[in-house]
Amino acid sequence: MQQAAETGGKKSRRSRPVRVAEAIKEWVVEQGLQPGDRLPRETELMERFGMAKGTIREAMRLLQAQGLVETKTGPGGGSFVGEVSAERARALLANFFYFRNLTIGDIYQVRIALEPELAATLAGHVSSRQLAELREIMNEYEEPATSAAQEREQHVASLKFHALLAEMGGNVLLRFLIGFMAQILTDLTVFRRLYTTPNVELWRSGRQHQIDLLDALENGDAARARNVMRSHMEMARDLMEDQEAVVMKRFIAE
Amino acid sequence: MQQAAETGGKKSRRSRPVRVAEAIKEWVVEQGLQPGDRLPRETELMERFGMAKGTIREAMRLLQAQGLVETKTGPGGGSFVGEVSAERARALLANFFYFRNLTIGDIYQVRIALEPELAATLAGHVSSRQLAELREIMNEYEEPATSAAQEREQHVASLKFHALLAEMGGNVLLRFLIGFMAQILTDLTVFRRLYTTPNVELWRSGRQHQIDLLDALENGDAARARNVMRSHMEMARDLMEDQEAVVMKRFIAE
DNA sequence: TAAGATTTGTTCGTATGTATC
DNA sequence: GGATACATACGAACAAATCTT
Repeated sequence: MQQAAETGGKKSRRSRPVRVAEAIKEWVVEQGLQPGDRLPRETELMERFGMAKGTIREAMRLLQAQGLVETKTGPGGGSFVGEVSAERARALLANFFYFRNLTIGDIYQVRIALEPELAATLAGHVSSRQLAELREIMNEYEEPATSAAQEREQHVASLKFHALLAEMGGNVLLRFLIGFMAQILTDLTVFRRLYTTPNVELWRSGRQHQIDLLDALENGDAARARNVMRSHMEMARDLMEDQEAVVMKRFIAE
Repeated sequence: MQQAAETGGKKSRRSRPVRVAEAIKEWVVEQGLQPGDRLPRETELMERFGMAKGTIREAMRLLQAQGLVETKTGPGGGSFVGEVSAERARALLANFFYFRNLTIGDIYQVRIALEPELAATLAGHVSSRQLAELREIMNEYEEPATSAAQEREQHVASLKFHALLAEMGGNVLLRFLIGFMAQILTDLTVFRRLYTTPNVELWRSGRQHQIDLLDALENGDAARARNVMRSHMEMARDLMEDQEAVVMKRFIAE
């Protein structure tokens, strides 16, 4: 690792921990380190950068928060290159929207554009094992809801269906984005009209959509999978609008 | 702020800085603090949590890396609630894909699904001022490229066009996602066939697409804007495939 | 301009906790 | 259990930045 290049007399505006964190990032890339690979010890980093322990530790916290390193105590311990988990990436991205009042309409506009696309690419590429898993989730809303609260529960279960479907896709970006939206809708959505009676008609057509979808996926009918999913998404959006759902403001815990 | 509740003898698996960071996050949400609002001083946090300065500072670095707080020295200084910038959110999300070899095909599948949707919603809602800005960017590729390197430059300029277009949209999620993809394609894409001669035909039709797009946006023709954008995206994807473009592996600097 | 006040930034020494052998 | 090798945490002191007077 190169010495912390504090070239010339130029005063860096950034603090030392930030500079150290950036240097370590670059070093990881240059060396082509992989998840699990060991980073130098604290004492070693102190020597190489010529900085005190506290400074180095703050740098490691900066990297830890980004999911780039993990740390273990004890012999053989130390800091290791970490692979950013989907969960952490979702939480970090959710923070971005915290002060930007994301609306249900915003999310559904994107869902309507993306999920039919996913369904189409999945057609003919879903194993019977996976179809069984999807059908199992559907059992959670086999009967129409009898209360608005139960309707919400079913909606969350339905989101699990979509998250699982996303996991089956081959496109890592598409998979992440659909999972992200499902997470937001699951964790951060509140229904403002919890007093309304469940809409049995929407339940019926929603369930039929998913049955049709699985059928199209099984038979490799991409066009039909796409169309069914689009209808399903539009219906879900209508349900949310009917319930005057809104996105709640809170940070997602680490 | 509540005392750091280390209830009973249960050993928390998470380190103290992490727990402090989580407590501060919760506190910000509970108090409904806004960007710019002041957080307690280091000394105050030390007292409230009963922890040493270094521990508190590590907690602040955890929050800083997420873009949740900013810190200033001097009188009137301290830590402040920060709004996560789009730039930081893009960088944090890009880290997620670092070890997951995102392909150009993945990105374009999502672009093709999203950008026509953006174009449609924008039709009739773009001011003449904004149209002028877009046309100005188009001047950067008024003439066909004469080298593969120049062709790449024009492609980057074209991405600026799309990023600017995204900024004009009202959907914060859609805007972010399109901006994110433009950033990846700008910063992380390398063309493997820099020796090939520029494809004048693709340049011509690409330019014509953008002209048609602006016309449709100006005239509020949503359907046409959508169709033109889709054709344009498909053409861009073909160009990238023609050049055997790949996503480079590197962390985006803070 | 200069001095003083306030707050974060950084260091050093020491002690403790934790996992491995 | 004891030795070893790590990170974790504390406390006191000093440095640097920046605002006010």
